[in-house]
Amino acid sequence: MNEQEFLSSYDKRAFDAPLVTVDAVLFTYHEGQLKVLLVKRSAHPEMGKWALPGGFVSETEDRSLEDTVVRKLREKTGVIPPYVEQLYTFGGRDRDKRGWSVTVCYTALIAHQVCESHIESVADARWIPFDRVGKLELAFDHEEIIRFAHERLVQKALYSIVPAYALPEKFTLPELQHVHEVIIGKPLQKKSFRRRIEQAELLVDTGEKRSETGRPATLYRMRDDSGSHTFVRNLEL
Amino acid sequence: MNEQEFLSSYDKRAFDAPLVTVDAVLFTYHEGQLKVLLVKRSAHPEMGKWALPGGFVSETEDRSLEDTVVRKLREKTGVIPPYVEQLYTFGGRDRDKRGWSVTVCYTALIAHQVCESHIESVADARWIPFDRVGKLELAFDHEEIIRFAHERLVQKALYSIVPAYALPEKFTLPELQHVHEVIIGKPLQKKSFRRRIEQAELLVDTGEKRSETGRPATLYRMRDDSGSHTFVRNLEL
DNA sequence: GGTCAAAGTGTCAAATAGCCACTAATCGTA
DNA sequence: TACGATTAGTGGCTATTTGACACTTTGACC
Repeated sequence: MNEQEFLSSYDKRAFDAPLVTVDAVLFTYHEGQLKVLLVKRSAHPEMGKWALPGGFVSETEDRSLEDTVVRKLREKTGVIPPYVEQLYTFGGRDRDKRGWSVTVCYTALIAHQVCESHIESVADARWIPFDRVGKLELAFDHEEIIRFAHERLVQKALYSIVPAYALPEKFTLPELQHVHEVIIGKPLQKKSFRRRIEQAELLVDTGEKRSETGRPATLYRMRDDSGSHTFVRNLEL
Repeated sequence: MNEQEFLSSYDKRAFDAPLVTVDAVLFTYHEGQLKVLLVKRSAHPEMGKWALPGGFVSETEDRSLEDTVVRKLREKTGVIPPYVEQLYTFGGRDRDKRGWSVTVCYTALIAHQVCESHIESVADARWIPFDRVGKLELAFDHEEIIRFAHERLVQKALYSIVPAYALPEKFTLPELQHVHEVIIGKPLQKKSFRRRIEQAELLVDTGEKRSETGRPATLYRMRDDSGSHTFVRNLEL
């Protein structure tokens, strides 16, 4: 086979390939509410609307999609969120005026305090209470993406303790239970909740207590097998 | 704002955008085995290796990623599989020699018989027993993708009756149980299995029976709310 | 009619989950 | 220092779900 034949046997890309972006639905828990990080778009299309943090893959900076989402999240928050999981990939001809586009979406969780100051310094980024998302006009199909991320998060709150990543390093069980309740949208049974936590064996007692009013609560921390960053691929508890 | 300003405020795509492909892991059940549809690559790169059915998005033919995966599957099987669900999106700099690439992957299930003749007519497509996937040298990261799809399918077999889509329209519960057992790789308790099926209320008794040896078994069919094609987005049972 | 083989059921024990009342620890105040 | 208010955490009962396995049913074939 000569070079000419070799090249013509090559599987070529479509001429006008779709746009590829990566977007993240970053949740946190603050002031008793579930909040989502949104960014005000400074460019067309959809300039001025609120959108998910994200952007184009950088062929030079990124080796993988995870690199891209982490890079984008660090730009806005100053840190790498401890929990990042791929959510779903939305793609189609009509979701972006510029033409066929694909966005690989991630769900991420972070403690509010660890990125509070950095976010304040980024003029266009804001924590928006999840309840208020429906009242904003979001760019593209980002509202649908947020709803989808929330549905998944509800499943996590029911069957896992993943929502703990939305809290600071040390937290109490009543705090964690409240995060779950806010996510699910209804109260949970204290005893059942604690049983689940125990059986999962993912939290460790720090020995410390925190008291506000009433009996002081035990402070727990996530058991860190592995490093401090969790990339999750599947949905089992 | 004049047109010049407008255009420069536009959020432009990266010059050399990643390749975007869609791939499908299509499972079926035949001769007591779980099988995966593979296609022999006829073009470089990876020419001659076995690969997942899939290909580039067509900006003219496809309105969505689902259109793309369905189009590709119909090319190979002659029909639209009754169950198609997005699996995961793999992307990175090094998974394809041609450069940065992204593949949006789907899991699909189909009855063997409905596409048997068409697949035989497509020279390059073959059903490969899942057990033998490890012994083949697959193109790109397709082996990893198949393993990932299988892990998810195991979860489905444990908590849902999705594997029924790998059987013909009418099937018996012992048959379905065997499909589940083959997927999971270990035997299931007959009573527990039947209880789960009943509670799901997704199967209907056709009134017919099928007998081979021993007591004849009741034939069931999936309850078809909606049309005949299932696109699933989330992972709840 | 008896026997074989596989389908399908009855039933009991074990594990799990929901519920709610009770006890425990701390603070403020009389 | 005792007592009430308040929130953390536990005991223990009941209801539901799951696993296990023996038993019954049905039809085929001799």
